[in-house]
Amino acid sequence: MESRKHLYLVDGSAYIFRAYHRLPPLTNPEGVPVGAVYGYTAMLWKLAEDLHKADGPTHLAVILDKGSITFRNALYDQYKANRPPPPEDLRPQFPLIRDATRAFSLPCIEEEGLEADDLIASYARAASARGWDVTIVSSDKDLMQLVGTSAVGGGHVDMLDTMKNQRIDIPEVVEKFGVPPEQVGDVLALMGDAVDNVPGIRGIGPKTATKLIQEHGGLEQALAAAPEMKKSKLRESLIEQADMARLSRQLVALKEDAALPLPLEDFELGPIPPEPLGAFLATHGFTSLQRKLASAATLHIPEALAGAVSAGAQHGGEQHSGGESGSAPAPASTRQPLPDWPAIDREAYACVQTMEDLQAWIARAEAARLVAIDTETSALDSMRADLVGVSLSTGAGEACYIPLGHHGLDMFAEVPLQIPREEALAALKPLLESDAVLKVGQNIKYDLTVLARHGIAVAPIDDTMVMSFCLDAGRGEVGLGGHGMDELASRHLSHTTILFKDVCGTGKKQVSFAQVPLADATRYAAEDAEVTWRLHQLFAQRLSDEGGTRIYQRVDRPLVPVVAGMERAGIRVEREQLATLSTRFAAEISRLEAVIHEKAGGPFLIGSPKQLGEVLFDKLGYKGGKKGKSGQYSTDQSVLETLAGQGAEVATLVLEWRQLSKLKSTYTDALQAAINPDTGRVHTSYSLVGAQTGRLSSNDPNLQNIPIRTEIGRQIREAFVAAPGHVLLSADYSQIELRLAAHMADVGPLREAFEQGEDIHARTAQELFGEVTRDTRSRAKTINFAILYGISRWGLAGRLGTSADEAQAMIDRYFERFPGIQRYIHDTLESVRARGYSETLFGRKTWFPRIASGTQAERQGSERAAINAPIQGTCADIIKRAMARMEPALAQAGLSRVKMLLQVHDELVFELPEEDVAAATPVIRAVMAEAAQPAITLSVPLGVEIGTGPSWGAAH
DNA sequence: GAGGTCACG
DNA sequence: GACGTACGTGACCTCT
Repeated sequence: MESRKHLYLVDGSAYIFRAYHRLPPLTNPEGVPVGAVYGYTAMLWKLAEDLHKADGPTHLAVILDKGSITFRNALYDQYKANRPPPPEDLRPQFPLIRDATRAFSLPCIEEEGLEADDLIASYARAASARGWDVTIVSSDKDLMQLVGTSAVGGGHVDMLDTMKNQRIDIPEVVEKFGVPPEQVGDVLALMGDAVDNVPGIRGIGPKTATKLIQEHGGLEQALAAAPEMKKSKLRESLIEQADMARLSRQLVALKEDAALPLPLEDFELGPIPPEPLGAFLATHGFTSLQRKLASAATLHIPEALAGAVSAGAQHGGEQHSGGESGSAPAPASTRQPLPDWPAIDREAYACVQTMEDLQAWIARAEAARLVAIDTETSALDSMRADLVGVSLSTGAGEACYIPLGHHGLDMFAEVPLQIPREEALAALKPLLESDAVLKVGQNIKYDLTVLARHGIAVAPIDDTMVMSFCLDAGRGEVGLGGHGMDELASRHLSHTTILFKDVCGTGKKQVSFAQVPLADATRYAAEDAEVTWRLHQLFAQRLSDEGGTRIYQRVDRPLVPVVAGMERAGIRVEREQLATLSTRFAAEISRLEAVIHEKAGGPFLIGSPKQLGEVLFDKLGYKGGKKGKSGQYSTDQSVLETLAGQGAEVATLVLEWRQLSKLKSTYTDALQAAINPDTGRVHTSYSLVGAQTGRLSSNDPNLQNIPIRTEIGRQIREAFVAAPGHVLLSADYSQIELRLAAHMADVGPLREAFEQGEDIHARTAQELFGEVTRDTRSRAKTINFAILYGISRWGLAGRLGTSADEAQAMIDRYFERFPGIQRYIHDTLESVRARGYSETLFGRKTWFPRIASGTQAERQGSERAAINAPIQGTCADIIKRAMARMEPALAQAGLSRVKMLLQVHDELVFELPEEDVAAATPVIRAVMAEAAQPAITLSVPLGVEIGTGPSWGAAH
């Protein structure tokens, strides 16, 4: 079932040499020569277009030479010694190759001490050993040694000369060298290479070399046979220069076992996102390609993978190291030594108050090609906050603050000197939007939104908070799951940052950042930018070292601007409808209150679990009161339901009261207050690091827990509506977690049921109980969920209302009917205990520091979470991939009016013109159903259910 | 700020 | 013998 993988390895440096000589000397609008770059760009375009065509790439990477000194120089100091320097108008084009690759959002690999050829050889061997086909985009004769089929994995390696549009396979190699690929090295060793200064044997050229190897079968055989040859110049040369031939053999041999800087999976070729490519094409005046991009019929559903992929490729070494073996994984703080940076000096920061200063900082950032940025605002809500200032950092000890909206402490205070906000933003805009400069932020989604409201589309970006999450999810203790800046600075930089409350105070005495004096604001804001810059250096390296690049680059980072866009779009909510519900609920609540107080024999706070418990169990004397460790009676739903079942009417009334109070305070009241006065819509904020498993979370307000399960709660969903002429579309993955469990645990009967489109809980009931009734199906459903959550006999017994023994018998039966499950649980726990973390299908890690806790409850809790995390996390990865691809896919289908508004874990909600529904439905369905591809081919189909209507309630 | 409760997947 | 029993969230209320 596994679809065939086909890796294309582009020999970037070699390509540009050839393109330079074959293409006209174009220059870009700034007069920089770009002819070869143009050729290179056009070639990448062509390759990307061929994604998934027969013989086209599924995976692709560009390999570049780095530096000039390699291990071959240690073998032979004259190696490549007499290479002429590249032509003057080719030199500036080398760095542009990297830019072009980055514009295409393709991985770019280079490694100190290795030539591109060695990396190509190592990747080609690794891929073909795994059964992947490989095409090397090059015509370098050295690489022809690699052509052929891997004896290990059966993958086939060929080459592609894109300039001649010619495939080079075994026949072509034989035609060129007269010998098969495995003997090409011997021929090369005899004939030598003038350009690379491989000596070979003087007087032997290609013809003779080929003849010798053909006759004798190999270099050593030819050298050994020399004494028996008839006396000739050739015989003497072979004998005299045998050592030179042997040295040459070593020089032309390719290193095939180099450490792979990035794992093969990272080369998964997605369709190319239109940015930053568009900006790159514009910068260099590649108008014909710009036109092609605009018409874009050729671009595939994009897998947005923006930006500096090569950032992670500087460091060699293992990718999937298997983690720290043994017991307790080391805390993150002790993992790497701090770079040799000076201590953070807040007094050295610049406060930028003139245009001249600002221009100097912009130039500095452009030269550095990477700038950390932080915006200061007047509030926490990015959709309402006013911009107060921007800080930048371009390196350790290099940071500034640009105040833009400070006004003294009160209306009489003097307004400090500042560059007018719009002028400063106009100057910053090209930098912030330049595809040549990576913008780094801590929770940059916030800054993206604030700046988007000023017409600035910040890109490309990196986010240190998201990077931290990809590295250390589950390791933190508090706050933003341990990914807040203050905590990161302390943990990774051993630095204590100035806290917001130190600058603005707290509670009643808290002031807006706009009121903070510039000197204090500069210290605080510039420090945040510098800390972000330093964290980025550390995390970029760690992502590469610890195998986090794949999930960060391919899933989480592309999601940042997407989620920012969803937040900005918001969703329309009918205030009137909510107000009506609030009034109705209020009346019913006060009626219930009166009755409850009457039955209780006096007034008390129903909303106080403490008072309620005392009323029920002490005053009214109901049995079954259980006190928890706090010494308080439990009065939760299950307790009240039990009492109600025993005829306690007051319990029923309290349950009703609770439901209505909850709906009113949390939804019908709160949502009215959440409507943004400017947009008339509700804008949630999603946290990208909110859930340890990789799920998003939603807050202020939480739009991921809007009622649906009860009829009365459902009415709240009716108030979420589409704009006039539009409808809401809800697209749900059906049973995705069970499907993933069936795939990951390889559970035959479940897989089969999903393939046949059966009712999965009914099928489970059939397997477990031998018959499908309403009752057995419901119990089977409970058990299915119990499995996903990490089962215990007591928990299941509680849910099913059976004894623990009966529950255990059912678990045993489940394992017997679905044997893969037990193995999955066992293997998952083994691996988490050994490595300290679990992993999703897409490589997302979640750490479980308490998996070996001496406290049984703590340990068992970790075990259950560890069983669930790969499933829940893989589900999160899949919908995130779908989200990242959605907008470009819709745009390509001419559906740019379709807006993605909400994500609720396995559901996406869109707003679209009514007339677009028919066209959008199949696009949305396809993007979601195929979101695992091509990285992972699931053994179960992903079902997507789609509904539309005037409201969210109606769309379900 | 903690604990209890309950809305969602 | 007690522990505390399903995974992942966020918001609101009361009480200290």
